[in-house]
Amino acid sequence: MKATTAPVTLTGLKKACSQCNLFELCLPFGISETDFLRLDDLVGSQRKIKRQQPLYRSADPFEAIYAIRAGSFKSDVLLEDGREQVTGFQMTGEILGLDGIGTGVHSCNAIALEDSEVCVIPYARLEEFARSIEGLQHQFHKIMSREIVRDHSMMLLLGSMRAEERLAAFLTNMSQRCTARGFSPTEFHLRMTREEIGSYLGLKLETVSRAFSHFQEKGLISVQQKHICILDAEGLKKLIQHQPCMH
Amino acid sequence: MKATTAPVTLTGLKKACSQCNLFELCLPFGISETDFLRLDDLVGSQRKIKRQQPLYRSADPFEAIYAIRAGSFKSDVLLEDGREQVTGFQMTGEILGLDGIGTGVHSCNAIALEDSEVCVIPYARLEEFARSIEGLQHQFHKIMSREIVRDHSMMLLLGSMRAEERLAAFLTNMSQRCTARGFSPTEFHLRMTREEIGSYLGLKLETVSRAFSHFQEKGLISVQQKHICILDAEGLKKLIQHQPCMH
DNA sequence: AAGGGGGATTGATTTGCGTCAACTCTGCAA
DNA sequence: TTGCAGAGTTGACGCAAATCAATCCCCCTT
Repeated sequence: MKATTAPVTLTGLKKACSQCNLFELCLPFGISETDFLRLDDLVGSQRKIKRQQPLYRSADPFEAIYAIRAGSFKSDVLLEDGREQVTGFQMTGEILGLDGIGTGVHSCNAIALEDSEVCVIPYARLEEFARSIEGLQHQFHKIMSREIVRDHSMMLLLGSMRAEERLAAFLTNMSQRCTARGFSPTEFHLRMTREEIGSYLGLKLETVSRAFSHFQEKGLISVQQKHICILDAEGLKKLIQHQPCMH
Repeated sequence: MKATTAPVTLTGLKKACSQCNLFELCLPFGISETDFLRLDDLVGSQRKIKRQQPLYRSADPFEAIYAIRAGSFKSDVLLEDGREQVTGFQMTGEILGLDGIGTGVHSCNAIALEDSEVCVIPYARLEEFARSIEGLQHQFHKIMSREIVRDHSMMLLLGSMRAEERLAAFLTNMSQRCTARGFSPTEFHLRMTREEIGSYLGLKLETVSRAFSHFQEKGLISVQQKHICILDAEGLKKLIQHQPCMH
C-alpha cells in the first residue's frame, strides 16, 4: 500500500558487464566472447541503495532481477504477527529478486546491510536475451537451481542441526564466500546483527552470542563485535557433522 | 558410486502432453495452442517407479527433469552422520530434478512414496524448446521461482514456528494441493510416515503424533493412521498465525 | 487364523534453547 | 566531556520438544 520512497539513484551506465570484475560470480559467467559484448544492453540501469533501505519489498510488483555490484543485502519474509525469518544474506555478484518471477509480485523484502549498488536487469529483457544467447539461458537456470539447492541445505540446517552446528555452518559458509571474492577466508566483518544471524539460523540472538563466546573459549575463532577471525577452520567444519550422542 | 538398479520401465509414448489432464499444473501451462502440440516431442519417455524406489539419488548425474504423471514422491538430503531432512513432498503435475541444473549432479534423493509414473524431460531438449517457445520458457522460470518461494516459506516454518503451528501449516498445504487436483480438501490419505512428516517439519515423529492427537482432541481433525479428515479448516489456519504469548 | 513386524500412540523424564533481566561496550551527538 | 541509544554479553530460570520406553494397532505373510 505504501509507496517505496527509498533514497535511490538511477544511473544510466553503458558497458555494465564487459567492464565488471564480478562477471565470474554473476549472470554473464560462461558466455562466449562474442555474446559477451551484447550483455551491456541487458542491464537497464544501476541503482544505489542506502544502508537499511529496501531494494524491494514483499508485495511490490516484480519487474526486474538485480545483480549486486557493491555492498550486501538480507532477504526476509514476515508473518502477520511480526515474526521475521531472514532467508538469506547476499553478497557482490549474487542475484536478487528471483522470488518474484512465479507470481509477478515479490514475496520477500530485500534490505541493504550497508550502502550498496545493484545492476537492474529488467526481466522481460532477460527472457528475450536468454532466447538468443544460449549461455545466458543456461547460466540463469544454474543460478536459480543453485538457489534451490542452497535453500534445501538451509532446510537441513534449520530442521536437523543444533545451535552450535548452525553457527559453525554459517561461519564456514561466510568464509567460503569471502574466499570466492578474493577476501581473506579467515578474517571478515559481519554486516548483520546478532539478531539477523539468529533469525537466519532459527535461533535467538542470545543463543548466537553464547555460541560465539563458546567458540572463542574453545579457540576456534576470535570475536570482537562484528569482526571475526577464524582460528581453526577445520575444527569448525568438524563441529557441523558432530553427532552429540549415539550409543 | 553404486549404480541405480531401480526397477524402472521405459515407455516411449507420443502425445504425452496434449492428452494429459495435468497440463494446467505442469510445465505446459500457459502455452499457446499452436505451440502446445509441439510439446509432445519434449517428453522423452515415461518411467514407472515402484514404491520406496528412487527416481534419482544424490550424486547421480543430472540429465533430465521429471513431471509426475501419477503417484507421489519425497525429496530428501542427507548428512554424512545419517541425519535426514525431507525437503519436500511432490504430487502429480509437479516437477522434480531442478536441483541438478546448477552443478550437473543431483543434490538430493527423490523417492517414490507409492507406485508412481513420471514423464522424463531431457534437460538439453527443454532448453532448446524454451528458446523457441516463449511461453514454455516463462512457465519453466515460474516453476523454479515458485520452488524458491516455497522453500523460503519452509525456512520460515522451520526457523520460527512451534510444533503445532508447523503441523497445521502442513495440513493446510496438503488440503490446498488436494483441492488443486480435484480431490477432497477435507479428506485425504497421507502417503508418508510420521517420521517423514517429522523430518520435513523439523520435528521428531513422537511430536508429530502428539500434535495429531491434540488436534483431534480439539475437534480440528480426525485421524485414523494415515487417513485424515479436516473438520475445522479455519481453526487450523488460525493456529498457524497464533502467537503463544505477548504481554 | 496365527504370527510377526513396522508404524503409531502415549507416558515419564531430560535437556537445549528461549525468555527475562541485568549489565557492558561502542559510537555518536550535544 | 557527558549522556544516550543500540548492540552485544552473560546469568538465572522455565518450557517445549527431544529422548527413552512401553504398548498398541494395522497390515502383510504364511
